[in-house]
Amino acid sequence: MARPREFDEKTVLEAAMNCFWAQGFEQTSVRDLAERMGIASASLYNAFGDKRSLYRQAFVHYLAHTVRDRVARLQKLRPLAAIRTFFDEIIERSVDDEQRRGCMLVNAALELAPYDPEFQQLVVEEMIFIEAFFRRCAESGQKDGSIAGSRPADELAKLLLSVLLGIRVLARTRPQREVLEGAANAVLGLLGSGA
Amino acid sequence: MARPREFDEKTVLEAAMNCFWAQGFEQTSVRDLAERMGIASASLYNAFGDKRSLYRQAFVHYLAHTVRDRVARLQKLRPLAAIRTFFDEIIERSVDDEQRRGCMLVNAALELAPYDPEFQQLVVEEMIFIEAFFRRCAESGQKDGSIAGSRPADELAKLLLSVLLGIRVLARTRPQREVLEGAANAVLGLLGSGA
DNA sequence: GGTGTTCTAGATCGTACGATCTAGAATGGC
DNA sequence: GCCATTCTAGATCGTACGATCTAGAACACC
Repeated sequence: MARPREFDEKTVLEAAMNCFWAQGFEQTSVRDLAERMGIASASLYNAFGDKRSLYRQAFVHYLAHTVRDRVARLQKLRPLAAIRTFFDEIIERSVDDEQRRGCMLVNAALELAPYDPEFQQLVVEEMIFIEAFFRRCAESGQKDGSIAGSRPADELAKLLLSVLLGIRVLARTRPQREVLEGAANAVLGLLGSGA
Repeated sequence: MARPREFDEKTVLEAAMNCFWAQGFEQTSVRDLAERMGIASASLYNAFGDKRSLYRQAFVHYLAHTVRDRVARLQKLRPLAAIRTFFDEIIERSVDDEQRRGCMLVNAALELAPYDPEFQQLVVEEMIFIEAFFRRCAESGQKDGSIAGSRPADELAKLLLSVLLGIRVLARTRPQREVLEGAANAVLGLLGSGA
């Protein structure tokens, strides 16, 4: 055929992801991206299309390697422990997040989804995926008695999703552990107190 | 003295607020602002300083006329009713929000606060203000037995703040009433079930 | 080893931005 | 009525943006 790429697509896509994650879509220029990815802008356009398309690919990569991985790993645990660990990991990530990048899903939900139908769909699908995980936890926890049965499981799932998103917003401006853990402890305590 | 202003400062500030609220800081150009405010850009700079300063004034105006007003109005109610009404009003606003503007506090928390110390302080102060309102509700509700005493009031306040922020994020991409009400019903149900 | 294709680096395109300047109109104090 | 001051509209400044183009280097195929 012809001359092969000189860079590894996955490596530079992760560099782009970190760029967009930390700075958002608008605040990241193509020049920033090219520099951080270590390639020329022509190569960037060649390999990933325009800036929006690169963001989409970086975003999908993020979702696959954070949200999906976490859910796959945690759904083997017992219901309450799965939820507890989910929040513990999020809080740990948030406290360690010195760049204040927050969660790229939440960032995309606020910056792009309201104006861009394609990103809206991506974000909604992912939120429904997380909600479904919480619902499965709630259902099996109610079955074995470890989770309060006073509210239907699908309501509890929506509550847990809201708390998760809220913690991610809080963490972006007030990343103190006590704040985030307070919210998580309260919802987990209330969930379990019906046992 | 000299020639007086031809526009009403409050009126044009509200126009600027609506602009920033719907489009965010970066996505709103000074030309957009001048057009929507009905004044020339020179007048804008004259009266409000630069773009960032105008945003700050619009944001402070927003906080005073939404968050502060709501808290002042609702803290006369009984604890659980105050919390319930708070969420009901937020949900109503979110469902009616055809422009998907969401909450300007949450928008600022994600767009500006992570990079701008002045806005971080404004956002943190406002979140602490809301949290304090929820804590007062939780404390007096626990005293009169209407709110579960199984978790400390300050944890419950942090939980309610998280759910509030989470609902605002959800509403920006998935503004269906059932989703938002599910989360609110769950947390209110769990809060009250200890009575 | 020639040929065609795809890569790279860097210059460059048109556009939109935030901010300022110019010129002149409008007003209050005297 | 005059002057100092502050207003208005619109042109314009320099800069940064996303995207593309130009030139040439590097490789696979035959």
